[in-house]
Amino acid sequence: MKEPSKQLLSSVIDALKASGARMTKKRERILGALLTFDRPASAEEIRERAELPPTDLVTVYRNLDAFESIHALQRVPLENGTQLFELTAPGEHYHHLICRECHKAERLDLCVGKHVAGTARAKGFTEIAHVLEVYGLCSDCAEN
Amino acid sequence: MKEPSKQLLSSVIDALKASGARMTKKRERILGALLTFDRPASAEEIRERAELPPTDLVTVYRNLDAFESIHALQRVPLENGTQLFELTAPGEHYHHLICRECHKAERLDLCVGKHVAGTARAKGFTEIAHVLEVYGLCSDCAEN
DNA sequence: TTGCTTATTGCAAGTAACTTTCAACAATTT
DNA sequence: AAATTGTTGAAAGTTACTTGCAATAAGCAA
Repeated sequence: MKEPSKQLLSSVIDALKASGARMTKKRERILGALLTFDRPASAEEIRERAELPPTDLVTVYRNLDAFESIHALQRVPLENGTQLFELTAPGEHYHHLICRECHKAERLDLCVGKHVAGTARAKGFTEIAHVLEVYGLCSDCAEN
Repeated sequence: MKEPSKQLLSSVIDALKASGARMTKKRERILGALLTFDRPASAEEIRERAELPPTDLVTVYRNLDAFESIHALQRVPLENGTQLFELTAPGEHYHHLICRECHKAERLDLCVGKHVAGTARAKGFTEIAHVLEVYGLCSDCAEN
């Protein structure tokens, strides 16, 4: 668990307010929970860490939508079709090495964005995004 | 629509038989349908193209599972969590440029597999796989 | 060809992960 | 304090599969 970045937090709060959103207790806790993760987390994991007061999952999802609408959230697709979520600085994105057993994940220091976007634009595509995730079995999970 | 590759077809049929599977009318039609696509397709699209006789979707899914078990099928994740399916030569895999509106897709001529697998192995991971897909709005869909 | 074994199929029900509806609530604005 | 409008929770709905089970049929043997 990394120490939460004060700077990211306040920039997200500013962007949220600028978008007409209101700062509620739940939203603050969910945002705070997301900041404590150093890896993408599931909606359920985020809710658990944001506990106190108890929060419905639907509220977590709606807040994730809100963070996404200000481009401060990245969705990370798993092989099984579900998603993990990660707070990002506006406009940033990351790629990960993810254990398909325990979902432990770490960031990879690589990005094909530039190359890929150029190719896609050349073919007439707009609003280009890309997903690059690496899956495997981590050494801990391989043991059992 | 590309012309079906006779070679891919017979190698898949051989591998299926070797795995103890039986060749049924439905399986042949589904396999034939997959071969006519030059892009990843949804289970529903595959069923439509395999029509005659009418086939339940569950049969399509189970056949896709069978093709995957002999490593002749690639699952392509969409941004919305659903999947497209594409027949591949055993052991091969591709990356795509996919329209998020009409799901039209084409193969990209690039792969980060080598680099990515090396990094993952160095971190103790095994059974490594990766997903790299590019999403955007194709020019046709951007017009409307 | 006939029988036998076991894979395959269809229908129905189940599941997982969200999404939508709507009424009650609460964060800002005035 | 009151009005406005974004936010929340509980329940129901949706989508894309997955599972259970009985009926069917492929492939092999006699």
